[in-house]
Amino acid sequence: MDSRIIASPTKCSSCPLKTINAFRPHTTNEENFIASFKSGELSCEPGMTVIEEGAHSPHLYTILEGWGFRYKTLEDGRRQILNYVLPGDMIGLQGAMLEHMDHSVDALTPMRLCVFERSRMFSLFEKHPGIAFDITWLASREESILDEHLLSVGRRTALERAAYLMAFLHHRAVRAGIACESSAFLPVTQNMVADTLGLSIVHTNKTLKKLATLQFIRWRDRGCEVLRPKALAELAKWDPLSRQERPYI
Amino acid sequence: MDSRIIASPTKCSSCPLKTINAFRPHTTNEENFIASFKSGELSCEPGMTVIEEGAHSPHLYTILEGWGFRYKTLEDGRRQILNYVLPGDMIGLQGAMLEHMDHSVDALTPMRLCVFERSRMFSLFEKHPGIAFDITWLASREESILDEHLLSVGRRTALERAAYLMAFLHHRAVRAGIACESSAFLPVTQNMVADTLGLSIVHTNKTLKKLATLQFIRWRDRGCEVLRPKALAELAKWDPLSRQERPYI
DNA sequence: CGAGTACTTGAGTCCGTTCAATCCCAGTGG
DNA sequence: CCACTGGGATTGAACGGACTCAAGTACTCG
Repeated sequence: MDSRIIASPTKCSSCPLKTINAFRPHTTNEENFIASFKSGELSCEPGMTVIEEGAHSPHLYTILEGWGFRYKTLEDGRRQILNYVLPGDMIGLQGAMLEHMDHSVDALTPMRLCVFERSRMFSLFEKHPGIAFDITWLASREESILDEHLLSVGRRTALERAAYLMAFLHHRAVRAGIACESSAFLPVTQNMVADTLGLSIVHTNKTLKKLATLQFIRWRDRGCEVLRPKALAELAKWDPLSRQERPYI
Repeated sequence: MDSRIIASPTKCSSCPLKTINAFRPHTTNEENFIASFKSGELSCEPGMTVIEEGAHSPHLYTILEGWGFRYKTLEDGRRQILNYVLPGDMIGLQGAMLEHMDHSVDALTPMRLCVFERSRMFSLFEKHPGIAFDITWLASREESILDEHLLSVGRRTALERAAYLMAFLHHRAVRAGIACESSAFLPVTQNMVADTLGLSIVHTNKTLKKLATLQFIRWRDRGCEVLRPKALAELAKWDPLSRQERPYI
């Protein structure tokens, strides 16, 4: 149940993210640089904390495989899940730019992560403006997602919020190449859904039951099967994110 | 009540932000580049929309003077305020990186903005990695703030939320050089506070009244006077942001 | 002086909470 | 093989925080 550095990491030339067509391919030049920037790989088991709030980790990561989530907690244990992380996402950027992490990241499923050295960030900006631009792109996209979540938690009803979350996660899973357009299995517990939506577990359960009665989702095997993503998005009054190709590092 | 391009903009050498000591000074080299990157100035009256959701503006801006706020709305008019913008903040970055803006920005007080051309962003990354790094720093900081807002709206009680917001805005005003440590005047209406906290106006009013009874704030002249910022932060269980010097563009 | 906006306040309702059981299932150990 | 354990899901009941509705005050501005 511990994380471990993988002895023989994948070569960038056979990076699993290369095969996902939502990602913009790297040029040879870019790939070579990223290969030199990569310092290793990390594997995590479900439930493990990859990054801890307050830490000033020397690393940042790109998800190669698996699901995780970012969250913050108050002193008394109240927890808010901020976003989910999927293959292609970068985590730990805040720790690299600011003084320390303001949130934690836990693994939801077994994960594999690509490790980079925070200390080399500035030289990346100097030597590869294109990749630096991509990192800023990713940061802007994260901000855009947080904006929508905030709108959701602040102004949508419980049912709309739940519908939004399921449609959102479906969309992200499709774009990360781990689900198909018509359905998806999301490895989340109702407890996590509650902590994402800002609701209690009890009311989350009752709300999800309504979505299940509508046949929009089905709950099984400790997770959520999304059956009608479009209907969910419509119910939530949510426009899915852009489908343009996105960069990854 | 209209925006207008200012005919004779301030020279960067006498930028009002230079005198605020929370900001890291530019080198001569940086200042010269920014001066060439700056394409003009814009002035806005209160209530004016500076940037509109969905737009793909050719500009991005740095606030030189005044308050504004970022927000999103649902089709039926429900509004969520995402964050406030103060001198030194950059707005429109999303429009520059992604396809279009996912939120709007309105002026709260008279504002003066420094205008940059979106089309020159990439060359900025190529020619001035240090400034590119600063832009990414600003984006990370915005993300960090949104994380805290999300925690607030999702998991804090109404009273904690209100206390957090007032402490947060006080902190930001101090850091932007427009308020002192012991108190501040915030030019926000209760309607805006409600739309920031995800509460109704009525309940926001009753909650603010409690903070006023505690003598933590006082409401007057269409705004909030923060009297005891530390007590507010403590009530909200909030650790103020870093006090390290921050960059600006 | 009328109109508009912001703020206040009370009353009643409802959405979402807490408390408290219960069920189901997977894993563990005797 | 089965009792025991623990996490997740489910349900009912009662409470309460936050909502809506509805008035009323205070102030600014034309």
